[in-house]
Amino acid sequence: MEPGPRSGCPINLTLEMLGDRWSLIVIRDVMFGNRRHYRELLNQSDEGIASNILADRLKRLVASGLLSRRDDPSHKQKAIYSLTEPSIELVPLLAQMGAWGRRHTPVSPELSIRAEILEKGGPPLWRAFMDELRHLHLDAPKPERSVFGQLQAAYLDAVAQRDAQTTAAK
Amino acid sequence: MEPGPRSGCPINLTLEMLGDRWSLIVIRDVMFGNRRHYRELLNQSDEGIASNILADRLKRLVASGLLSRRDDPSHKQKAIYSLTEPSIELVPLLAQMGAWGRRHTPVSPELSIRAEILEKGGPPLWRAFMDELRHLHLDAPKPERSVFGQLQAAYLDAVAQRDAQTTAAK
DNA sequence: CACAACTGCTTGCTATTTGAAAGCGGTTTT
DNA sequence: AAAACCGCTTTCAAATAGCAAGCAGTTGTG
Repeated sequence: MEPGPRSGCPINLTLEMLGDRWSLIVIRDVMFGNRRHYRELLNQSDEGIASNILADRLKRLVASGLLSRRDDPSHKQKAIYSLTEPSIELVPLLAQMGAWGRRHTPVSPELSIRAEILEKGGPPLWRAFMDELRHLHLDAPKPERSVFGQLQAAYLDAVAQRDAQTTAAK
Repeated sequence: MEPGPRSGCPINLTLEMLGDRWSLIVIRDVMFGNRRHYRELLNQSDEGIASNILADRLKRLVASGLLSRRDDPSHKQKAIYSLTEPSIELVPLLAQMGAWGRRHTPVSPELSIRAEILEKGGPPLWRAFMDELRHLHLDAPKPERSVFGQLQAAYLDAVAQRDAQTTAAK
């Protein structure tokens, strides 16, 4: 038997769903890295999530409606994980987390460029990004603007700059 | 030896500081409930935190600069815990958490009234609240407007309404 | 001045969670 | 035919969570 919620406070209930060290990492990778398969999430994880933990989190996130899982038509063993409307609406929360982290933790430049863009773009950019996520993960129409592409381009740019620096230094 | 950070991603680093089931609960109680003493945090906790967990979290939060601890001049054994500038800047994050929880979790009316006010007030209200927290916890001047009082009044009102309902129903 | 209540914790102790590593039956690619 | 890849599961050790009791010192009360 699972125990009921500790209290009806919205902050507490959000914490009970997402307040562990991995759930939001998985959602972040699906959202910003567009990782849709188990192996992608496992092998391309910056933080090195263990396979059993990933399996457990995927199960729990699907059970709580934050991810959906369906078969990949191109491969009998592959599953595709997608964001749902509730997890797409985590964009403002993740943007604030990124903004706070950028100010108060020792972030690396490449990995914080996306947070910087989201912070500077503010709610209008968040909404455009959410619209695009609805296109990529639900069956919403494709919006004109690609925030995802913009974020990805900026990230790749930052990586290239870092690597150029490293190459030049040797 | 404590291991280094898993990655330099701002979301990950924020999660490493606050991503557990209790840290943000403690900060929430200090911030919105103005609980400044260990016993207040322990006995008035809606979620029923255990004494050893509370002691551990207070230590860690002080060590990471999210709370400060000083002696209470009025009582030799009492300690006063205060928010710091970094934890005051968690207001937008907590507001977003409350807003998301209100939409996607089974919140109780009394406990979500504050989240509702913060959501409707938006960034201007958050800033006013943060100014007041700087007055209550740091030594900033007292601002004209009391968001804390407004939130508290609305909460007490909601509790009174709920109790009136209960009394009328019997 | 005796005594109860209160102060911020700590100390066992057990139950749950985390995590690394290896493995598994089946599918697809080479 | 063989190798690589698929989404996990299993095993076991280590870390963490959580309950209940207790503690030395301080303060309020009759």
